[in-house]
Amino acid sequence: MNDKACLCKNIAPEEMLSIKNELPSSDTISHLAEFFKVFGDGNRLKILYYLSRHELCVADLAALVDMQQSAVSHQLKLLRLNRLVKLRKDGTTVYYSLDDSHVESIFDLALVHLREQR
Amino acid sequence: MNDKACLCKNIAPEEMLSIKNELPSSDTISHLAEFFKVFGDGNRLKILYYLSRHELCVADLAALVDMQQSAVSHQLKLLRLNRLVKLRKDGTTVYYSLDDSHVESIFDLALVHLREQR
DNA sequence: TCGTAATATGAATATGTGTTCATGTATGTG
DNA sequence: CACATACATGAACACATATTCATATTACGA
Repeated sequence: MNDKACLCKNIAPEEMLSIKNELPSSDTISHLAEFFKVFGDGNRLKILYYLSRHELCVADLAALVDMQQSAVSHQLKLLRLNRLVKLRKDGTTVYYSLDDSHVESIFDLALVHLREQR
Repeated sequence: MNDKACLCKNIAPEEMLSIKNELPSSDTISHLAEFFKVFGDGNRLKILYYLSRHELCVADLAALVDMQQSAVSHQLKLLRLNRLVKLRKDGTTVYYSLDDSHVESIFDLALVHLREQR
């Protein structure tokens, strides 16, 4: 915006600027968006749900979510990059589990929103 | 999954089934995913931030977020469909504001996650 | 060491998403 | 009524994303 005041005159120019200046950094905003994007897919939500209930190997996850093993691996990688799940290896099998205590709180809040508004 | 037990033998078949049966309905999961998807875009996050600070008209939002009016309108429609913002008309100008008390709590939780994990 | 099992990875493809551009609609004003 | 203003909408395009398929990697056992 080119520093001109509010077009609608329902907000004081100084307030307009102060609001603009308090916008979180573009880095913070990108991180936030990336974080939420991870939750924006049903299959990933199912994976997170199952892992919130029990540590599971890739094959079992694939069976539960009804996806191919490869697809599950791809999604688990994304979840790992976002530090939402962690892994433990035992021989050739890899066990995944949740690596974030906030996941369930975030789910709960979202569910409250959905319940109240629909 | 075709009702066969866990492939990895680290989880009892009955537990496997009970976990599977307690998966939220596919409707709930779709709604959740759609909801989070809305937050998965930086421009929408900025719009939500600004609206959390002040009721604003479309033109001012466009100036603040540095988007074209048309793009802002499209995003506002999406936010409206997800009941995150509401509008108030006054002549030809349309004022938008937040329509959800949970938005800021969800932001806060996500920020906590980011702060702890990076 | 050879083969097998479990998982990971890369390329390709299909589908989804955000923006732009052009235009439509509604409201106010001379 | 003609015109301007503020916003909404539809189609098209560019780009991102999820899945699939084929193959690589890693660890184990005979």
